[in-house]
Amino acid sequence: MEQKKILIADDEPDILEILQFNLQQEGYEVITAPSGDEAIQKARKHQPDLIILDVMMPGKTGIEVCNQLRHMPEFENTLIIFLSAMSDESSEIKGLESGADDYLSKPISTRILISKVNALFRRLQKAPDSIGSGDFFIDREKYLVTYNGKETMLARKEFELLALLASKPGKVFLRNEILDQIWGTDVIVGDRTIDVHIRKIRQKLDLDCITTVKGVGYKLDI
Amino acid sequence: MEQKKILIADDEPDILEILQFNLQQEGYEVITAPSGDEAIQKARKHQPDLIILDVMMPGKTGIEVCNQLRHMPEFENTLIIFLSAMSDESSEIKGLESGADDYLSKPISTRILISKVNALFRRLQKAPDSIGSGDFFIDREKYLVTYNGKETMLARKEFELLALLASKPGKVFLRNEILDQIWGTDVIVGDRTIDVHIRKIRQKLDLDCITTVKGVGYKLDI
DNA sequence: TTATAATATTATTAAATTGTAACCATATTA
DNA sequence: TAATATGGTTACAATTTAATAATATTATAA
Repeated sequence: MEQKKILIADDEPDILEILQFNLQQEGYEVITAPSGDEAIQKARKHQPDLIILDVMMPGKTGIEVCNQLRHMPEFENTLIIFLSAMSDESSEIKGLESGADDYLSKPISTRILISKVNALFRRLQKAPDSIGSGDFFIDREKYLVTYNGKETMLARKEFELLALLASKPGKVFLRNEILDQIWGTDVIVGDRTIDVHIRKIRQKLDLDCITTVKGVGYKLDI
Repeated sequence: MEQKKILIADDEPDILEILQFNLQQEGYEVITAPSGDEAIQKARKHQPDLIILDVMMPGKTGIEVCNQLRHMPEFENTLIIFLSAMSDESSEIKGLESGADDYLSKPISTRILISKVNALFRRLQKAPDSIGSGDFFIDREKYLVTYNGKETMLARKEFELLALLASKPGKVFLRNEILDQIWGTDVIVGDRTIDVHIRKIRQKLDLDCITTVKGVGYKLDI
């Protein structure tokens, strides 16, 4: 991975700006979000390597956002840091136990934040890297897939489905998991809907690397 | 790795004792050292998974110890946390940049320390969810069995059955036990069903390590 | 060694699951 | 507005999986 992407969610524009500036200086690509809901949206769109969440935000709190993200397979392993105005002990513990990697109390020294961010990435680098994705690229901005040197446009649902499978190549995604991620828990769609979308993807991409695991789900083999 | 080993180095016996007690409560194995030099000695002797270093110690400071450890290949990847009485910013940055994974300022809440320790280990052991040893691996996430360097996909029932046997290699699973686990208590299947599945697994994997124990059940020898 | 019980093997059938094409309502774009 | 693309449904075909039945083989005790 060339340049690391960091998503920052905070409702205070000043803090967003200061952190953004400093992290960009350090060589990171920075995306910002002013609320918890937008944070989740942008996370799905940009697939950041690290997410910095303010705990106190209007609407969803950072902890709620963290919990929600951790339940999506694509963000299971993403680094998450909390920022909080409260240096309340139980809140910090709650934050860490919701699956975050660190918890910083305001006022925050940007230099310390940067050191911590660097330390987290340093540690992550040492973890075994997952499978190389060969000649398979997904451009989430353009809804464009490149495979075998061929660029293909997919419809939104098709793209999201493929992107989900590609977020963990090799992992088998259960049909339920796919429904939850792409359609959401409250939408109910027919039994054959996933199949039909899978079929369209295979067709459009001339793709032989989506494997069906009967009775379980689908996976992407790259 | 069953029980994680933690080495704590601090010159204040009280702190050593408190931390040792709390981390042991949490299920960790704890080794203590009253000085930097002893910390290095004990680290080499016990090969801990995490080292907690007080910054201010007579003789070698924690930062010196960390630097020294990080230059030894065997501790290149070991988790290191600093404890410090100073909440001095530049000292914290220096600590993190010397290769530590975290930096906590005293007074330290033991509950927060434990949460941080847990968070670090959680991040570290994001290893693939697989069981087995030697050249036999079962990856539940990928629904894949690797044996003799060959990757094989099994049907669901076959996979579940093999995964069950592999969950305790060497243990003999009674036919009843297998039926309960794979088919559930209320489903009734014929007498030969298990055999047939076992056969398919042996066939597909070219596997000679499922042993039949006549009159009892089956086991997996790895 | 033989009788017997238990398991292995094979073929067959039933059931579950997925693939596919055609179709329609709706949203999007020209 | 017409033309087109999307997202979803349905009915049915195709495939795979799971269970059974019938028969062969093996292990074990008498």
